[in-house]
Amino acid sequence: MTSPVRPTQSDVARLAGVSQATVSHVVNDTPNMAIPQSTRQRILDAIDELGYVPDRTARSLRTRKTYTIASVIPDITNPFYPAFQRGIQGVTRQNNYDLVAYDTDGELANEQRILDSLMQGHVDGAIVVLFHLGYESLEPLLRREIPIVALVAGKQDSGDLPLDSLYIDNTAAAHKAVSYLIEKGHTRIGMLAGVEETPPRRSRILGYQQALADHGLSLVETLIRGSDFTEEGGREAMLELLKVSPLPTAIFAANDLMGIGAMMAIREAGLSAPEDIAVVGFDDIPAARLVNPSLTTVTQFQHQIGKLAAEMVFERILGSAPEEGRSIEMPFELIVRDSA
Amino acid sequence: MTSPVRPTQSDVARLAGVSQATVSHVVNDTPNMAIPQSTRQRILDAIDELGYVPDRTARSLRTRKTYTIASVIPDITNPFYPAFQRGIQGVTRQNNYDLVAYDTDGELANEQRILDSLMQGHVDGAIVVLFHLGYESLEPLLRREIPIVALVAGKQDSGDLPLDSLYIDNTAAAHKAVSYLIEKGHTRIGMLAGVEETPPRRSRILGYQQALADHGLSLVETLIRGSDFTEEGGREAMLELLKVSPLPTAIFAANDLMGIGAMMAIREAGLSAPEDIAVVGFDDIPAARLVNPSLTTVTQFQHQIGKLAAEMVFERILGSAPEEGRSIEMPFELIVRDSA
DNA sequence: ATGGTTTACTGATACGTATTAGTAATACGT
DNA sequence: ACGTATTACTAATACGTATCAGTAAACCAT
Repeated sequence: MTSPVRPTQSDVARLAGVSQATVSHVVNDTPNMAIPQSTRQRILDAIDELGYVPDRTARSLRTRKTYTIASVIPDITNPFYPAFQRGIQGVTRQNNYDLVAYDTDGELANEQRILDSLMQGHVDGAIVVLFHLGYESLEPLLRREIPIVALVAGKQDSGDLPLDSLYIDNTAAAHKAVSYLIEKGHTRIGMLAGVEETPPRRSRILGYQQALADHGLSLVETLIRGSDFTEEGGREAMLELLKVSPLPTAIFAANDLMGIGAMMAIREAGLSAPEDIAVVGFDDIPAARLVNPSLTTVTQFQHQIGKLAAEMVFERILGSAPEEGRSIEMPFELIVRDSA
Repeated sequence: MTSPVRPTQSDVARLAGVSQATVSHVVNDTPNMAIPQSTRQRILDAIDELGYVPDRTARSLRTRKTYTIASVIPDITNPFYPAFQRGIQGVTRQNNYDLVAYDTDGELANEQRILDSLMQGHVDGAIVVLFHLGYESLEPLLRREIPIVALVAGKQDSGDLPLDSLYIDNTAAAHKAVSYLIEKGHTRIGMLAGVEETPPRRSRILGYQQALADHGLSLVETLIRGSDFTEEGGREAMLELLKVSPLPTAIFAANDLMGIGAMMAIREAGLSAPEDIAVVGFDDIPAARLVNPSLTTVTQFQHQIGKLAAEMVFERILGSAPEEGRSIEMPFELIVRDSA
């Protein structure tokens, strides 16, 4: 039976008849510290008897390490992020670290508040996905030697900051998706673009436009529709697009939810995908393979991104990373399913 | 320009010409502590100039509060959990707490390791979903006054432990789903049950059986199929079931992924839902409304569960909870969509 | 002028640990 | 038998903060 109060190393020391320092040495297996088996055992027995467990907080204060990293993402219920976060988790667990998770909801105030909180030094590193704040906002953290890896929309120059970033070439990915449609013979291709002014949105529109241009197709502005990044948004935008004449024969949606919404609208209109209108999405969320027809889309390997991001944080924590910031391009891949 | 090392209250004190204690009083707005505006301002200016930010770890050591709670779930990529975790997040943020997130992968070893980690006292409370460990494993944490809320499969008596639990009546929920099918005229109703021996699985099978019995239908054992809790598992189990003659006219799946898999199999067999075979799922994952036909299912209001769980943790942290453990039943609701 | 109250602070300490610098006792080589 | 090396520890300290118990000075009422 352990007592109701947390026993400390001093309690253990008293019971084992040694000093607190010796207990600490046994607990941490201090190298070059000779502790005979008999003493060690006495201490371990005392630890058992009292139910002693080291105090993380005190240890952190002393060692200046928290064994915790942070992940800052917009919203875990956005289907893009669970796999991303899981990729991070895997690495943190391997390193015996904890992960503290923050959702920003894509709101500036939250991003600000969370970064401020990280300044309190209770994490040893962070992986961030910010919509509003830029690199300069991370400077105070980096100056305090807290390594950060950011997931961003395109290649970045972090200047002299030791900030690492990962990105996928959204323009190229969108280009590939649209080119695929063109190669399948489509010439009237609409786009559902999302409405918020985020960097990925711009890049994806650009890729769409370039793909059309590269194949000698003219850009029809009226075939681009903005809406919420939701399936309802996609549905409504698609319903709009269905009033255009002649109809587009294919749609490139800026994310999968919108693509799925587009397919709903197509069905509602008595048409079907891919026969009447082909649909390509973006992100490869779990639902993409579950819908019928299953959604052709571009995957960004979210799990991999999370994994690599975490590994890069640990490289810096362990000091095995180069001084200057790195910006690494991540692969994407067109996943052809049934919708296009 | 802040210096490369973290300034402390002592640094601020030196610059402002006061003692460290006074800085602490200003930082914390200690009640009943008279600090004239002029001094206060001098200190605040010094804080600004040095870029002082309180050290969470040191503060925690002194106050014995970490301002962090933990969520322990099987897997964030399981579509049941993002909304659950989000419900928790909302409350933790309101209380200015952090959330540290753990995934167990439903593995005993991980559950054990994580609970051990929580013993290190770096969280003030926890919300847990455990598959393997029982109440007794939480006793050490509770004895150390760390409040815990568990999400469980049925009403629990926590004995004299101050452990709170939330559950939904899985049996009743399954009963309701199956009764709905019966009321729609179905008499041959199959079940896709999942294969792991988890408590919810048993309850759902029981509800299925009771519903049949209550309506005077005989139980046909061969219409129950076990499989993975995945859409592929559901698909394969359904393909098996499609060999039975006469065919069932409806299927109750123990979770949505299996239900969606069942619909795939039905389509592959050249049949369609709900015309030939109706399908009801369980959980109301985000994909349920996205598939076609959209999936009729039982929702457990994951977001609400998370929210309430977190609120109960904070009630105990703030001391406004009754001494003894509570076990609260959460509502469920049949959501009728197109698949049945 | 006196005693009491309020104002504006500060010194000292403790939270639980890791670590440095040491010391006393034993073992070892010659 | 002597000096040295090794073994087996320990005392003291610091990490950065919150808080308790003061105290000196200013202010006030009579």
